[in-house]
Amino acid sequence: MNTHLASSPTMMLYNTLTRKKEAFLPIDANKVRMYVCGPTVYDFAHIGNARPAIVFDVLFRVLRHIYGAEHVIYVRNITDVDDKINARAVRDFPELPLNEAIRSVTEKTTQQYQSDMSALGCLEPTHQPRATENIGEMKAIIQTLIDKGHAYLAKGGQGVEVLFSVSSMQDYGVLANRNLDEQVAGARVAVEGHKRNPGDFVLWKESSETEPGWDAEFSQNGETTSLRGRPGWHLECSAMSDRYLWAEIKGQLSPEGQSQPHKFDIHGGGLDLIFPHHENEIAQSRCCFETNAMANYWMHNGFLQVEGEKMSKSLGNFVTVDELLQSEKLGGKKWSGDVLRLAMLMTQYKEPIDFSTKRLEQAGNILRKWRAISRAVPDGTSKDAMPDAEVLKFLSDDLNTPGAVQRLSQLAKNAKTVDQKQEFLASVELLGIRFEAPAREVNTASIEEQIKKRLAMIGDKNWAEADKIRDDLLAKGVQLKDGKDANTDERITTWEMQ
RNA sequence: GGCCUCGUGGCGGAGUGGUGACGCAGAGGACUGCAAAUCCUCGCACCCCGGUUCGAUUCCGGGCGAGGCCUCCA
Repeated sequence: MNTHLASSPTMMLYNTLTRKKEAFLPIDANKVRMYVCGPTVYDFAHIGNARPAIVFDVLFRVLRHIYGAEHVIYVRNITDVDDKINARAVRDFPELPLNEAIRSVTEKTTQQYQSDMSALGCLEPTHQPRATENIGEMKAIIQTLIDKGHAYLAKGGQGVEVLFSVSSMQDYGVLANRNLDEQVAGARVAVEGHKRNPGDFVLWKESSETEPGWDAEFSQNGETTSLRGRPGWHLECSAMSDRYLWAEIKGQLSPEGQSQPHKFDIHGGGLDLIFPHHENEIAQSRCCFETNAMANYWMHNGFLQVEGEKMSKSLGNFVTVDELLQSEKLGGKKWSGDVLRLAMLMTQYKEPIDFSTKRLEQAGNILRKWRAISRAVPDGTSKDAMPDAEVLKFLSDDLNTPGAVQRLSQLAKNAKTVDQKQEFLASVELLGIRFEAPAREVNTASIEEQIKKRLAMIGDKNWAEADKIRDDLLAKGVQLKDGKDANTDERITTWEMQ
């Protein structure tokens, strides 16, 4: 089974739904199920977008450690139908037919996202479903909602829409802790005549001939309407979470799991998704499947800020993951994915992070020291070592990654034996950080030869020439270190890649 | 206006009702031909005002300040 459930501390998670830190109890320990809102693939991901991917990757890793890798299902969707995507397709591929243009945009962006996330050390989620491949499920949910009186067809300004009726749900607004009356009083909700309630949101929207769409039919009061159109954003997550976290795995759940209401364990995403996105997902799923909850635990990560403000595309204050890794735009150098990852994990996921180059440098310095440990271990890996109990305890406490980082620094400092070093490495791996050999090709023999030459020059006290060799090697990224043999007092020179 | 977070040294930040972590940066020292790396030493912080207490940074109340959501947004 390879689970460490018995030896692990109780996982505590802050639940937005109850606004309390709670002990995590999965519905079925045999199949722990989590869903995280993924990207809308119309543009490069910026480093703020990377935060949930990293944060929930750590959660995924910790859960896999506790429950066993094969007992955790992680779903992260890809939103590949959206009006922003359409706009981008028209802008970037004006010569292509719209459908092809859209596919070009979404494929390119999806690939970029996958390679960015993998550079940041994120494991692939168990499933990464695309909205466009789940239209059937969405249509079925819509029809069910209409049948149950939670949705209705109405003619809006741009065609017929199927809308969710928020007033049909007695406790709409529990997640965001707001009630309908207050919201309307806020008066910032656009008043649209065809809506029964200003808070009603779109489930399906008719497409014009020039817009992408799928054929659909919905019947209301015995009357069937053909409605070529596209789904509303919130609907995708209800459809895909249901498909991959319930419908398709129901048979694999233990009897206790199957007898549970139609829901899953953890739903995550950015803070800004609480309202309206997650609130509306909850409304759709609960009303469609008639359950008391869509997911038991709702987790939301805080934002990356730049000079005290949220990093966002609309403010223009963003840096893409790709730029960070590939360009020298930040602080005049390229940064590794591990550095960004650690820079993120130095702050607890709910807190805002003020992003800066200084922060990246700090993470880089820590990483350099940690890497030295992996070099001191045969083949540089943790082998089958178990992670440190304290690190696991911090991570189990609502993903206290800064606590874990501090503990790791202590461990790094005190790790003397190979066993201790491997334990350290196993602990670091829980954060998703692994130390791999530099990708750069190095000619070891040539370096050894240079070192030999230099030692000879030092023997002749030819300091200038000796230092030149050292500097030349450094320019190639090879750092020399002089030491002394404890017994013979002879100079020993070692090297490592920077 | 409503709702939700948060406020610890130059920076990142852990944690606690009472010998004030840890890391990064910095200073000094050891080592070294000089570096790098490593090791040792140092800094002595908890937004403000009340309250509870023998004692609060930690508990309670009130301020002030910062950020987020209420509209697409990780």
